[in-house]
Amino acid sequence: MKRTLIKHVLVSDRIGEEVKIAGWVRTRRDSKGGFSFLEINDGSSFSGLQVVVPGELDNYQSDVLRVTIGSAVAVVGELVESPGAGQAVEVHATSVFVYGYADPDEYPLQKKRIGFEKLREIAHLRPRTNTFGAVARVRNALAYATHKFYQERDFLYLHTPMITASDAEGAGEMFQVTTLDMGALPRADGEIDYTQDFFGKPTFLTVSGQLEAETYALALDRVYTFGPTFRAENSNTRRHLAEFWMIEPEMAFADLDDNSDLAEAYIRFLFQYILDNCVEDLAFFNKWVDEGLLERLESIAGSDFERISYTEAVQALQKADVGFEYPVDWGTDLQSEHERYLTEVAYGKPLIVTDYPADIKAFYMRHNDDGKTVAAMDVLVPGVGEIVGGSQREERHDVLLESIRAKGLPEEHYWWYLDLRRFGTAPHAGFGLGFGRVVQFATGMHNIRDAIPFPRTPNSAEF
RNA sequence: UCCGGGGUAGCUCAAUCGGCAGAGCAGCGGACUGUUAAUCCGUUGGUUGGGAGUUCAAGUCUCCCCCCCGGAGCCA
Repeated sequence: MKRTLIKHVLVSDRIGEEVKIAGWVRTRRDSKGGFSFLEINDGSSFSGLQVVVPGELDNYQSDVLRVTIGSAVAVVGELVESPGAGQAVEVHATSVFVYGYADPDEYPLQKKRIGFEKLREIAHLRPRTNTFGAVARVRNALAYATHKFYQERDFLYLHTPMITASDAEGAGEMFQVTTLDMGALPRADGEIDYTQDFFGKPTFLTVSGQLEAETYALALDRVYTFGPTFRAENSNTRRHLAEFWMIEPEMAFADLDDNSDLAEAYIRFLFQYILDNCVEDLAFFNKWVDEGLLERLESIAGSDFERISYTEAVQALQKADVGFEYPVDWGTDLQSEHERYLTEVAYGKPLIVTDYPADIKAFYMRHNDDGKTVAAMDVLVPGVGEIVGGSQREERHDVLLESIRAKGLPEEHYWWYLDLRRFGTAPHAGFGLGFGRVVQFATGMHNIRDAIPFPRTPNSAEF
């Protein structure tokens, strides 16, 4: 008999019909009156299915009464309306097959709530909990919505390399990739001889696919990347991972306003999508994890983002009657506390801050006519802070070259990037969005380590 | 990396001034029951993160180390 996912059973009108389901047991409750209740979840939906197992089954004593939380079972039975209060339908089993038991002395999950920190130590089992099942489904929905959003707008999904010899930002610690024997590094003139390394030169895990994405945007007009990126920073916060997924759209013939429009439309689309498609999971998060979640998601999906310039932001902060730990001066970067004040207190909604001082931003950002600022934009959201960083790119060859030199970057690494400005250059713009931070915001999960299946952080690469 | 808070039973936590290491849940045994975080009775379960020191006596005080969490920096 063909198996049906529980999510489909729950919304079917197959009362009175025979169904087959399979999944993992959440609880078993026995009635000495001669039968047992099994709560079964297969991950297809937040809700599981209650199965009533009659004591008359051949393997009731031998198998069913041995079933405990975590066991994997298949059940065949009749779908009926449930007389109980907790569910609309249930299955009256005519057979129960146990694929695998889970020794309750050893199995670490229980009905009782377990702390997220403990669950990180058993990341291979935590998807079987309500919370992490829901996180996985919402994360999946956000990934699907991402592709849907860009595909519907004629963006081309681009695969950029994970191993790279260039440093996109000109800053930030990178993981080195090498096949050299670390215990016996080849040397030439006292330096490590990278001509003997796999690629013949030092290579690293990418921190961004942006520079490569620009090459395709300047040929195919609109592209986006969606893949893993890596930072070897010793960051120990609830918002940082050493390995995280990033989405980077890049558009040709576009300026900073087009960029802001895209970022706003994308973020609102994401949240509207999960509000429409993850109702049960979001209701769970709203009740148990973050009480204002639904209201916040609806508010962001439904309201226009505020847009201010960096200069205006600095003025607003200087006027604010708040004792900041860090002073606010034009020319220094906004601190976390400043960003939080702007998006959470001053405006109370997502905020796009544009036109930052050139000195504190990356070399590839387009210089404004004022000679001091660049066409950069950050999107700030309440609770998470900076969720998007982007810019219009410098398309003028001489200005870009000057910028590379001014930042002291190795010019020779950027020959192909500069070529884009020598041959058929065109204005273009794009941004990067940290996918984990979106999942964090969308679920209300406090720590980004709980928004990705297997988090990589300093000192932690288990599983 | 810096600052702060932590690490005690499988899990969540308590332990007063340094004085016999405890509870709830889970597990196990039993009772009861269309149950649904079931309930009731009983019961098993400890290298108090690791090491050194002070003391008659250390979960508790001192030092070193490891790990976790929060905030900051860096950033997405």
